[in-house]
Amino acid sequence: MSAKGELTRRNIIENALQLFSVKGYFNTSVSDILHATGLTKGGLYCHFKSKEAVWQAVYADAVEAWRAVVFKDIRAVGDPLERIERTIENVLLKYLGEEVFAGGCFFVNMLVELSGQSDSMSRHILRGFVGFSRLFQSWLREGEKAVLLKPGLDLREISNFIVITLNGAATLFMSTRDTAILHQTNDQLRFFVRQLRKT
Amino acid sequence: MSAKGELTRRNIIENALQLFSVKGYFNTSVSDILHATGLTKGGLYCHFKSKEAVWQAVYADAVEAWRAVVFKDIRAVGDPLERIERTIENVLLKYLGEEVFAGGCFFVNMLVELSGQSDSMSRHILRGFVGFSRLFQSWLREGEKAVLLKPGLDLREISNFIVITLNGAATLFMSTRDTAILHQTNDQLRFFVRQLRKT
DNA sequence: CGTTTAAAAAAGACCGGTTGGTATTTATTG
DNA sequence: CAATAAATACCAACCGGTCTTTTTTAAACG
Repeated sequence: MSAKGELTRRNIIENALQLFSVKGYFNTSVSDILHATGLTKGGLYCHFKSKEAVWQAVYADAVEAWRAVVFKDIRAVGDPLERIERTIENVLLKYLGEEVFAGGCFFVNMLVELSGQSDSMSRHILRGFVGFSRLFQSWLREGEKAVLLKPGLDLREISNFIVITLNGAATLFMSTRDTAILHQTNDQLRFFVRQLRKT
Repeated sequence: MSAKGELTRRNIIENALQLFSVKGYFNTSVSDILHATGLTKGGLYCHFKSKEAVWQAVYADAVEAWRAVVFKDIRAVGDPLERIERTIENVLLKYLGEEVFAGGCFFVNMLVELSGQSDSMSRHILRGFVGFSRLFQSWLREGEKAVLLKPGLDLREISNFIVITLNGAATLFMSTRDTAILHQTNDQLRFFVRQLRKT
């Protein structure tokens, strides 16, 4: 693959990412992508064998972009509960608030649209959410081992609850464009997390 | 409008509701609706002037179905905080858990899909969510006046948080089909609401 | 009760435009 | 000078929607 080839491939992925994010998968046509990239059919299908193949590449790229924002300076945070707080804040105020993707959260949007439509695609996304919840869970377990937490907490339930709330905030923020939603959710979740700490 | 006419109108609305709910608005074609109802083009367009007109009727119908489930025996509950708890439980365990609509929550699905696509349609849905949050708010104010609540609570923020969490649960339940999500969210929210009460 | 009749309902052919995708040809690249 | 990249023309299928024709309905009338 030549340097130029790699360049147009990136061009396709970046434009398709924004389009899928804003318009959704089904309502984004291949023609839309062609128009956005300035390519023609032959040019695009030279790099991807189908529209879904474009989506797969876009998804992988979106994961990278998400990770870079959400886990920025996170590993250095020693206290696991504070690490969780900071991650939540990154999701709400940086990832969603600064509109890393134009149409809100690419993953939530795609999960909603593709659930029940494409098992392979929606399972793909779902794995990401499950992994995110598991990460919180592992951090909570870390806190439990260090005797930072109240005893008898259901760590899986707590992790799921955080992910669920973040998903809900993404949905409502996308449609309202009201950043107050993000700050309110952040406040509530911070309170929720701090309450897990042994007094 | 004859009795038979009213019947097919209902037939169209009920089938389109399921289709929109499962496949989304854009990915449901008029042909899909025709196939589900057993009608032909002429038959359908005799009752609705466009696909969007079908959606409008479907939306109104979905609101009625939602209300009937979520507010069942609710007005009789005297304590406003318990009323909130019961409503949350109805949303999670009855409305979502018993799959009133096949594809999860019709409103969340449509809000995600139509945000940024159709201002009129998404605004329509958003009004519903804002109204739901306002209802919680009015119940909280009722509790505040009866001196049931801790002082200094941000009632708007709390109401929004509940709606956000319900939205998030709807999204994750739809894609996982795991009812544990609903029970976990219900437990967490019940805990959250009880904590608002003056000790 | 059966017949008439106008309106409502439904059928079905048709429309231009678009869909995702392919095959062939031309241009560009290293 | 290969190999890659891109353009172009083309495909059948489908999109939402319109139009005309046929069928069905339900009320009016004798």
